[in-house]
Amino acid sequence: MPRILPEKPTLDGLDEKWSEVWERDGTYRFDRTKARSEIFSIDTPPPTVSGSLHTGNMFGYVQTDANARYRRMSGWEVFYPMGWDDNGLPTERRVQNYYGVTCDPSLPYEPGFQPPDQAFEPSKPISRRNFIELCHVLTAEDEKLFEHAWRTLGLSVDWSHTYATIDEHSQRTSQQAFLNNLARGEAYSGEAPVLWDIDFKSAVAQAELEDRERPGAYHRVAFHQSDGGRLYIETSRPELICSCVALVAHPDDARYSALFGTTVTSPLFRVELPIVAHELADPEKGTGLAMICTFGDTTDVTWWRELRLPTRAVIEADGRFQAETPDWLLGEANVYEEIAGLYANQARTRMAELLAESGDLDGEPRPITHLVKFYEKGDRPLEIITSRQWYIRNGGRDDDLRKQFLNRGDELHWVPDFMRVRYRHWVEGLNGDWLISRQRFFGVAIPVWYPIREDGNTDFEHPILATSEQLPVDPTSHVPIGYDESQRGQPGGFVGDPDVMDTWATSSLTPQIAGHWLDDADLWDRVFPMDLRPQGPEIIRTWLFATTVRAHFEHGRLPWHNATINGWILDPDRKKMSKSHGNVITAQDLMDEHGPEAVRYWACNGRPGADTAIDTGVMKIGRRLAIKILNASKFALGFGDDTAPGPITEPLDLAMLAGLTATVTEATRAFEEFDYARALEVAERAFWDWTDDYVELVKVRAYGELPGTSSAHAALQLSLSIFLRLFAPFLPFVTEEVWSWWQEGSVHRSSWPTAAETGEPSHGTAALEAASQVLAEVRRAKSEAKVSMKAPVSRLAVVASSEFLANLQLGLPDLLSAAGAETLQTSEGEFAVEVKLAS
RNA sequence: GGGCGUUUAGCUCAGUUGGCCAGAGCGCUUCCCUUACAAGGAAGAGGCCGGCGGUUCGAGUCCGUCAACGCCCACCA
Repeated sequence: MPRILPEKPTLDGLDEKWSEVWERDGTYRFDRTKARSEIFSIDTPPPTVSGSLHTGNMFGYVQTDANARYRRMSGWEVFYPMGWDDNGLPTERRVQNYYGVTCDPSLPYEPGFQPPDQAFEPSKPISRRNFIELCHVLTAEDEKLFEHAWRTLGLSVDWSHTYATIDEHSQRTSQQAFLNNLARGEAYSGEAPVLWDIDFKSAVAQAELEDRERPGAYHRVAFHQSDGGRLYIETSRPELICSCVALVAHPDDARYSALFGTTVTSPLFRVELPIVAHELADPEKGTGLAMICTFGDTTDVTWWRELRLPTRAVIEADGRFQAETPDWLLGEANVYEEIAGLYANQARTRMAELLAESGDLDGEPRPITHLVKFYEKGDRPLEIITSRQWYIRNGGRDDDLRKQFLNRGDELHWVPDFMRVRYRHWVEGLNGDWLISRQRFFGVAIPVWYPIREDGNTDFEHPILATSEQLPVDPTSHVPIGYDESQRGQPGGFVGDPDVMDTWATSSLTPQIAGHWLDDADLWDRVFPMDLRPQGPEIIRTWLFATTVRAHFEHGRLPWHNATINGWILDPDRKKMSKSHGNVITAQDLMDEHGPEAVRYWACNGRPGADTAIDTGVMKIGRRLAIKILNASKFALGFGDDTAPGPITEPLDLAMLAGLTATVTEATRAFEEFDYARALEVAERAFWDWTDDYVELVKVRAYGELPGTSSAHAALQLSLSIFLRLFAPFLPFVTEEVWSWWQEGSVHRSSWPTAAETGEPSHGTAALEAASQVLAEVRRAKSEAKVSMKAPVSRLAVVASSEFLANLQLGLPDLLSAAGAETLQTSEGEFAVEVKLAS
């Protein structure tokens, strides 16, 4: 093949040029005729599509791509699909802001509704169906942008295998898996107190919680005994006194033990309340006596459940105190009216005032800072509200099942290994089953209906299940078999479950979705269980664990063999990047400024699992490396069109190749352990040594001015070929560009270099090392004399061991030519180099 | 309150089973327009390897302890 070397090689435009070629040639297309034993399958994280690609997101994907490219080159057929996680709240919120709309399920569908060019101001309520249509429109646009960004970055994804967690196939998979869970008793519904976001008006799961520090205040409040005595409690939520069902103290607390079984009345409301004992009551906290409300926090739920207390809920789904005075407060009118309709924080202020007026508040509220539970995407503290929800068992209330999931975590190969601890701690700390239902719109529907009894009440205990043939199904618009639409909502008819599933309930099935578990058994058998799950550390508790749960139930095994967990991305000041800090740098910004290969280089310099700061300095080094590859390649290939290079015979050439053998062995070993960073490091170090020393030493010979020219040409070509392949996983564009100058096909489908290519390793590297060491001394002398590196040397003398001198002789002509010396004087002794410069 | 991780040159980081007289790049200083590369090259100056205490012939590497930073978890009345 004729070589076409550019006059002035450049990185500009390589990303566009080669991503088009790769798409055209199907370079990364998965060959599904391969056997399972030849396939390496990757359960790629489907990123949340949200407008712009977060740098932290991109970081892990590049690392995975390097691993994927290595596997592909070392002979595996890589199954590397890509998904988009587009269902769920992030999309709904983005649609609300982007178009200025809100979803009001009570509105009728408006056919032909067009998304506005500018967001409505104020926001426009639209029907559920219109809202969902907008979600589809916007996610489709976002997904195009994301695909473009990934292609620019050079991910070797097979773009013919993509999915979205809201597409029909994903919905069908998700609903079928749910129905299977239900049939086996792994999913169930029930009415219980749940953590509730009052803005999204939806239940949230334990995995979606985060604690935030909030200012609060302890109010010391008096409850009244029948003999006129007062018992004080301290509470940060005095507004919940109206929902109080008991006071509680520790069973061993001598201050209160005599009072167990007696009653008090609440301040203002004068509701009679028992004093009960429970070991969760902490004598150290406050007065040692606490009020139990339904529900102020999760401890209240525990007390309520274990002590079988009544339910006196007052906060509604929108976070306001209910408008009607609750019946247990009737008879003490007026007080409740003061807080009816208020939000919790408003009611708190009002209650404090009222308690102060009545004399039930002892002293001023004492300001504190405490941790409050929030939905991770929410803005206001969670409330606890009783409602009917769907759950999947996860071991949170079943020790035997918990143990099974702990064992699954132990089975998995974690990279880095310490990440397994996070999984273990999460599973050990679960305190309830996985709540999967959400009172939202843009998600996979829960595929059940409920019969309505003749008395008009809904029978939640006997759901009507969708059949497999009906899937995907939307119970709010589709009709169960045996019914017709006219029976919807009628006595004797049915009603569809209005809820959707949590996004994790679907994204926990990415192996099943990408591998087409339901509709392509042939593919499924070739890719499952997946070989690799790469992901971020923050979603071990959600995505990784949930996926383990689903595969354990459905297939009785782990969904993958290996999990690689990438580190956090910190901003240049080593702070975690987040929108609230306003320090987010998008991946596109970085690629525009530094080029995709520089960004890739930086990402691959981050060790597996190590937190890494954004460092444009490292990106600049990556860019310099890419340019160096171009220029060095131009030199190495600039000697005619040797299609069949001659034998490599010269000692220096053989020594260089022996060194490369060690490099290849080390890089391969590192990649086998998913340590892309180590592989890059060893390749890079070898490459710079090669350009600085070996190439300088053989330059004159390569030009044909010394014997052994064809050996030099052959060695340059072979070593260049190996370097290109070593760098291909990291710098896919520049390596492909150079490969195209002189090779057929793609470097990314060439084979990973092996020690066998560099011949017998017995030559050793000593000849090259000796020559390099002396050359370094010559350079030092010239540098200190402040003369050009080309300045001639009038006398070059080396004192060294006989072994060293013998090795030096092997590369003598090359050394003299590179040093600019005529002859070499040698003698045995302590190592020393004498360099005299001419004139 | 518990757990995990990190702490090595001004900066970003390597340092694999203990042998180092401690490495790289950036930055800094000096020099070199050299026919692969001036968006380059050569050389140089920078560190009691977070503190303290152990084990050992020998510790950046192992053990204990403390501190700072980051993350995760916790029943936050």
